[in-house]
Amino acid sequence: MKVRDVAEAAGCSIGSVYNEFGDFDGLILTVNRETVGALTARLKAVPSDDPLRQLHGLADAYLGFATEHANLLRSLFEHRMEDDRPFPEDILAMVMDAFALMHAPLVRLLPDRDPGDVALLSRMMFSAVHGIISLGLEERMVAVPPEMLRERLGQFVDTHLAGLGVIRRA
Amino acid sequence: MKVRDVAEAAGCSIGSVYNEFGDFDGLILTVNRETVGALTARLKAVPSDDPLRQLHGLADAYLGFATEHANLLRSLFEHRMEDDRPFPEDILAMVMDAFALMHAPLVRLLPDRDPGDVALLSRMMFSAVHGIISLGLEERMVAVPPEMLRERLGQFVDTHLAGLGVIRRA
DNA sequence: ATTCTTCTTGAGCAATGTTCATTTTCATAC
DNA sequence: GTATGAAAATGAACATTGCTCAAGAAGAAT
Repeated sequence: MKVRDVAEAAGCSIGSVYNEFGDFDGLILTVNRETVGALTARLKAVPSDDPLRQLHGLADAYLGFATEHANLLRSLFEHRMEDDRPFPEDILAMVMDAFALMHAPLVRLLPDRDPGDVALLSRMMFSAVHGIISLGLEERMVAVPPEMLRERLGQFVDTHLAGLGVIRRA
Repeated sequence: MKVRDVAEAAGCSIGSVYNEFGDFDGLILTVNRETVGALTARLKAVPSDDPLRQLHGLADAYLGFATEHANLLRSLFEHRMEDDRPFPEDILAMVMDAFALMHAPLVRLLPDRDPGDVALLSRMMFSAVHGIISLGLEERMVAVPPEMLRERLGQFVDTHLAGLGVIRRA
């Protein structure tokens, strides 16, 4: 993404882009907000009646979104602000909202465990799934090939839930 | 990293940097080669007598390296080549060498499973650990806080191995 | 000493984020 | 309808940075 390209696409001058977004970071962050919104909408569409099916559905939805919008997700997770400016509060809040969708079913599956513990477990699980998907779609390094990603991701969730004692080993 | 800074640090001209490394990508890749080498050395230092302890040791070593050299690892995993040039074969081979260290103990722990299956399992596990660590050290988004990373990473490995039926649930 | 090869240099180019004085637009007042 | 002032839009110009290449320096061979 280049400021000049944005200006041309919008049919305005370079200066107007800066009036609207402040600087390049502002431009990126605007895109990232959009990305989190779209991702959240997609995750919210996953049925929440059965927590186990929901977890699988969420992982699958995340994979789908990552597949279709690899660049957007990379921007969201890899973009670094200039001058060590802090990451914007509002985007963080939006991400937490999306994350709550993944946290809830795990809470239902582990009702007896310490809530703080489950919070960390769900963060671990999200980070793990994110790593598997992002490396897998990268298609380089030691990753799971994309064509197997969907099936393997389901297995991974099952294996981990089995390790947590939520379900039996297949 | 800037070409001009490298030239100054090396006490030579800008042109000489280009003679030596070709272009900016070449510069980055040289650093990345160094990074993989250092990481491999560190992983090789993990005792391999007990596969279970080895897996924990490898995860811990990876965390240690990532903590001390966060920027180098980011460069290795996030750098994109210009013009969609292919990722260099030799670096890929180096990474595979490092990865073999993580693959071996899992093979020992799962002697009866299909080797191709175990290969994918170890790739999954590496990607998961990588995701947990890289997001965790990022300290933004939905990540595991760095101060808990070490302990939680150990738990994660145990949980996953339990799910695979290698060890019992704690 | 001469010639040829190889290496080194850094001025200059191109791309791109950024600024800001100037111009244009537009609402309000009379 | 004109004047006035605020607000917005503009794009020329600047700074940074990756990159090129003609010219020069250094070295090898005869």
